[in-house]
Amino acid sequence: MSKAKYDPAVIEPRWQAKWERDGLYRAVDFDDSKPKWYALVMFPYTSGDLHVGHWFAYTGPDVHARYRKMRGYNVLFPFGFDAFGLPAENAAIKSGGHPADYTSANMERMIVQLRTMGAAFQWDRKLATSDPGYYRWTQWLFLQLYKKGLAYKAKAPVNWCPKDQTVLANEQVINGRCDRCGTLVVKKELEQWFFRITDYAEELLGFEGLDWPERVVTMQTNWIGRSEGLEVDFTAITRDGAEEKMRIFTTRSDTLFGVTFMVLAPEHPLVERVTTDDRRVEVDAYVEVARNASEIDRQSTEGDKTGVFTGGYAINPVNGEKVPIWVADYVLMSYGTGAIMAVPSGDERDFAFAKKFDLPIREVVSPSGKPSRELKEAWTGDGTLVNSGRFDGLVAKGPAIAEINAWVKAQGWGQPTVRYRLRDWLISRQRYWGAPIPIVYCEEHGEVPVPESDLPVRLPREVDFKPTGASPLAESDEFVNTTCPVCGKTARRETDTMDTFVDSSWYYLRYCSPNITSAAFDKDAVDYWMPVDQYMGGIEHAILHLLYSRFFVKALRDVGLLGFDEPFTRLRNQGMIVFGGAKMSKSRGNVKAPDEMVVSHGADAVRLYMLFIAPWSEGGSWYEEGIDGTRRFLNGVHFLVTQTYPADAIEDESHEARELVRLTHQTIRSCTDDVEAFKFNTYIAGLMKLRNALQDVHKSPVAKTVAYRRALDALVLLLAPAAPHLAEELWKVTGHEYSVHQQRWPESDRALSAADDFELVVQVNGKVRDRLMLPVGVDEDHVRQTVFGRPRISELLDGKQPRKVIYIPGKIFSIVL
RNA sequence: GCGGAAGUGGCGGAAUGGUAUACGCGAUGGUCUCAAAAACCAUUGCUCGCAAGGGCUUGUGGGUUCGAAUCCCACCUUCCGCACCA
Repeated sequence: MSKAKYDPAVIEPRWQAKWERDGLYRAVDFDDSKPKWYALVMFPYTSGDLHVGHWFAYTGPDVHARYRKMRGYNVLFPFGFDAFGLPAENAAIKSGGHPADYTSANMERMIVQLRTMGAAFQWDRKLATSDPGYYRWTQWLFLQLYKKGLAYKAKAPVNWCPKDQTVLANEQVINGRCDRCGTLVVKKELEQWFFRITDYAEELLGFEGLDWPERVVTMQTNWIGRSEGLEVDFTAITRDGAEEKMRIFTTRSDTLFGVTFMVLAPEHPLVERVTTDDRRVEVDAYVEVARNASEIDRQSTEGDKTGVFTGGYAINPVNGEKVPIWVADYVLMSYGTGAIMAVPSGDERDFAFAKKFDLPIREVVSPSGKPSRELKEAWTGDGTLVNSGRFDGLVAKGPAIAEINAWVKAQGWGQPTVRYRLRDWLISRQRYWGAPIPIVYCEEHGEVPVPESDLPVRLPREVDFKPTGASPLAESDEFVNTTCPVCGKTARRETDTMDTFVDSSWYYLRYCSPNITSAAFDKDAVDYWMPVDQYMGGIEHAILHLLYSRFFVKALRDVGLLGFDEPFTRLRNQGMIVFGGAKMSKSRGNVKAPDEMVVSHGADAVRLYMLFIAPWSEGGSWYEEGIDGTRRFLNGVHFLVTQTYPADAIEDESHEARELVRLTHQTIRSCTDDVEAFKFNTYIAGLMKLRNALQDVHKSPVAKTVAYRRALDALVLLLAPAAPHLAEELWKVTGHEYSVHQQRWPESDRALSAADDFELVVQVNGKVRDRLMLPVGVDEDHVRQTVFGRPRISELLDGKQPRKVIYIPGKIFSIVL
């Protein structure tokens, strides 16, 4: 047996090379002898190299995937790079290089890092979204959506980031600022490409059968923002006396009789037609200010409402009343119909507006059932209808809404409807580093899709890619000038590129058959591997990437390419590692790289430390010193296995030996539960505890027993997912067959992990006063006698009779005086 | 403002109704050494006490219970999400 010192610098590269040669981690397509397990980590952007945050994110999943393999699964655990897009392009511009060179250099560096980490990623399946062999199929998928009517071009008010010089999707605007650079976003009216995600709004609300964090489900549900209500047509009277429909949406149709004014969004087309001459100047000025204000400016007016009277009026169909029409920016053109009925008595915003501009307020829902004398605030709670004609006395909300909706519908004034906050996904970008949108414009035939046989539409390399606001590709004559696929005459290419999130919406499908050149993915491989059994990544993708991917799967299903509804069955989010109280980022300069620690302590020690530093799902703060602890632990395991492993062990039934067997099985159980539950920190703590117990007895006779040898074997097997190199080395040193990673995960035996005796805690008036050892299964009478016979207890009782006695077998004996 | 999560030693954290502080870091003392580092051994929540032993302690204040970090109520703090969505 080797007596060599533990030297990770020697054993780690050696085993990594062997595993690679043997294809140890290769996933076998269509292996029906085992259950399949598709484990997926969110692939990284190529905007820098990996820091400890990445390692923290990936180490847990790596352990989990290795554990699944030991549990007998055929595991797919691929890796790739989200190489296109703003993050990489901006980083490249900053470094002065070409995005293509910059990203490929980063990818190479990251692969080296991940290899030294000993990750079980399957490199034969690696992909990069900027590879023409990949984006060819991104373009192809775009064309499938286009043919199905799910991709379209339209002029619409869009979010524009002045710093990144491109449009952004709604989902990429956070509090009115650009998701990437934090710059205030402005609205522009532009012709852009969209995906019709709103067609799937209802279906995207269904999460049945998905094991996802509640948080993420809530966030997506809120983002989609379903609300049921009633569309009602009021009659607006235009300034030249004509009547025109003014459609509004309300979720509180039971308050229709409380309407005292109407409000239009500043962008609403009707504003122009209802504004009277004497109000013209003021209204135009207000609309102009609102149009130019950024989202954040408009939001900052919250609580202090602004608006102007148009001079026009509308007629409420339910009671024939004529009410004034106002313009105010608290009504958004992007939601509902851009026009509202205002009921100040039942809506806080309308109430504030009415108070400010001295508009009438009429109560229609009374909590007491009788009209109230004075209204100090809007009442949004339950109550009974008043001042509502024939509907007086109905219970507000549910019952009244049902009655009034039916009546309004019967009268032909409107109909019940469902509205969503979700907008269509804006996918075109005026940037260089992305997949070109495969569309050609011909003077005669207009918008023409590029024939599939002509894909990919290649991204030219020699282009001035600095952002200017116009698409950089428009500057390249070679790119722009082409011929019409229909008539062959000269035509121009679309010069916008696709949002990075399009690339990442289908990469998990590509992993199933990453090298296929005849299709985006092999149908059989996708049928075998999909859906992803476990998806792991950061919470920052709760809406964007996850919602888009769900949409993609549903859309491709309807195109006929997929036979399932959801991409990711189980989702787990890791927490964040912060340093100096802030998220690690290059711009803050607080990025910690793991590479030096690998050199000084070995990859296994770093891996263990990543698992041990904080609960995986919570994250925590970075501190460097703890790495010594995991290295000491590995040194200790190496010492015990190489120096004290009893090759010729003896059977022994001593108490000490039985205790060791018990601890071994308890550890197997707790480690199994912890890995299953992504509680990697307590998994490592459990291994340390077992090592400590072995350390305590390694010089005693127990160290010669079968129990001791089995404990060491179990320790090595349980350690294998976390410290793969050392475990492999020790597995070999102890004479076992290669590879430890192909062994079965140990099983815990309940009978063996059960103890012979237990410590009973005796409480008197809730305080611990005594402890005693008792055999398991002892009967209660015996326990009573023993406890009351203890000198400490009788002293405390002092002859008094206990008022109450509670005995929880195996745990506690509680005496109340 | 609304919604959610969290608050435990000097530090990272464990324990989800039954021995609070597992596991690790750090610290203190010791062994080894000319010395230091490493390694190993011991101690380590606070506090009173020579000791035996006692008291206190999971953000704060109340409650339920034989028993509460854990359940309930109110409040404080931090983080996250949403934020005029009609």
